[in-house]
Amino acid sequence: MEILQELEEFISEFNNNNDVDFSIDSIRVEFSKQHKKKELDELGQWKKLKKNSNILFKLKKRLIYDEITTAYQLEKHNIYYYNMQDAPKYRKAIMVIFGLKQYHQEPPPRTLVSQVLNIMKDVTNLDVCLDVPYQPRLEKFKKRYILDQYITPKGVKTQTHYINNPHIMGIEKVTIYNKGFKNSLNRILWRFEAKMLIHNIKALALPLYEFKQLIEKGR
DNA sequence: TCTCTGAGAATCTGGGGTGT
DNA sequence: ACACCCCAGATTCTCAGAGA
Repeated sequence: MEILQELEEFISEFNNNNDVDFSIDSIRVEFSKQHKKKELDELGQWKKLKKNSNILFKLKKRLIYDEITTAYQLEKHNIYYYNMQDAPKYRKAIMVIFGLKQYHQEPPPRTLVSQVLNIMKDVTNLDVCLDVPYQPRLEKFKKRYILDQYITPKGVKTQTHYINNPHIMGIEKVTIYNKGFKNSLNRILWRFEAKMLIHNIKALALPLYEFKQLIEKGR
């Protein structure tokens, strides 16, 4: 069975049984480019991002742990991969597919996402999100977790907050932000986003129930 | 036997530096 | 400003070994 379908079915089954509406927003895969580059090239044109492009800057902001060198974008889609500086140099890369769940613009085409994942044959981590029509009570989260407010490089305090260590196996961090404001949607919409690690794609397990419990603490 | 992965070598490339 | 060169950075080639 193909990977994207498998992930979606796993989540939708949980949704049906627990009366929620979790979605996948981003997918990341660490892979060896060496024997996959050729297949990836068949999907379309990968454009190298200029050293000072702001997309590259945004990508770098998202990933602190490994130093990123060059990044490539597939046509006009929110599908990128970038080379890591690990030894052996430039062999390993990270594929990032994002913006799969959004309202202000079209997500990357599903068939294309599916094709990319079939080449990857693996998923390293996922951003699973839930959008809610109310403003979460951040002060309630502050009682249980360490909540970090995101401050832009220019020093502007934003409405985005991180729970960096939510003490849930498989969840690295949770981001809470005002989606309605960020995408000028003209309605109250806040997003919870959990970065979930996948240890073994063949024995898929996601801490969705634990994530749901966390979200309910902020009502 | 076939497919996939890893390491080293060979080759290519883009952007910074230099000269006009 | 522009053309040219250089070379570290990046990619591709090739072969060998592991696993199914």
